[in-house]
Amino acid sequence: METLEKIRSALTTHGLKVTPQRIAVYKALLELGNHPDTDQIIAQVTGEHPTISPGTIYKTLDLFAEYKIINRIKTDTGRMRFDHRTSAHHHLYDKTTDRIVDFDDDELNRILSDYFARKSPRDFEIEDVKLQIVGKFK
Amino acid sequence: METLEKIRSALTTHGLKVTPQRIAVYKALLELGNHPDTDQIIAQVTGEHPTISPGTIYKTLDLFAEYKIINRIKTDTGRMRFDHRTSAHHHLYDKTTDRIVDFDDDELNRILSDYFARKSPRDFEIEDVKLQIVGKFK
DNA sequence: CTATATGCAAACAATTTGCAAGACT
DNA sequence: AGTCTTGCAAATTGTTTGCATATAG
Repeated sequence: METLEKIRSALTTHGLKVTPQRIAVYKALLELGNHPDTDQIIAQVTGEHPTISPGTIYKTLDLFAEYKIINRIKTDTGRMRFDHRTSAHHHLYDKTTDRIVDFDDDELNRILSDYFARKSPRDFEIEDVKLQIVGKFK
Repeated sequence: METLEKIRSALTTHGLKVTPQRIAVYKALLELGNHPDTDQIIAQVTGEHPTISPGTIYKTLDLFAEYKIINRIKTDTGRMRFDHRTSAHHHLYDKTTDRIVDFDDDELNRILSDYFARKSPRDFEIEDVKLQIVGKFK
């Protein structure tokens, strides 16, 4: 499977072992797609891999996040969400349904980087700028 | 005390009772100023009001947030933070120190509203746009 | 072979809940 | 007086930890 090559090489380049559990967690993230929470990930993974333990899944997600293989997202519900996309992008967030949809637009990114190039906050080194666009899906 | 009039009237206009506990929690938020977490709020409130229970403080903060008297902020640590400012503003966030500083600039807000007026995401009604500017304080 | 990773179950932290007793309006 | 609110302690939720066993490199 070709898409899984990414995780294999990411693990090996960091000197981490390529285990069936780690592959399964990454595969679940790809399959679930849109910003799943831990419960969904656990359900998906244990579906095909019943002996895996929740603790391992947590550890694996932490590991992936630590090596920036995936992103953690925090929402207002206090439940952690994950995203296999690593490139910078923004989020549309509907707090009534807790739905998150990616939003990305080159013009927006250009506008933001222009702005911060001119008016960067003093005494602060910017690493990343993320927009949380809160509202309702129609 | 004049600043506490705001919370008194906010409570009465919503038909909520003005209790010493609610006043104390709001006062603590004003005194602590910069985005305290629950532990700090509890410590501050119990300092002057030793009989108040943590449960009450949690309930009070929830209530204030529900009526938009204060804002909840979620950071990467999973600990909830609060902000007595209700007007829209952005945050500088340093994940190494977990420090949050308000950032607000009219030009930025104008740029953003211009942009979204032209290029609003389809099927989504925007209520609020918040920037999380991640980086390091120098 | 050896270091790393897993599974399990117990521990934890932050927050929430239920309810009797108390306080605002 | 009546309803809303508080305090307390127990329950819950989501996540982390420790350690013996298993497994990838």
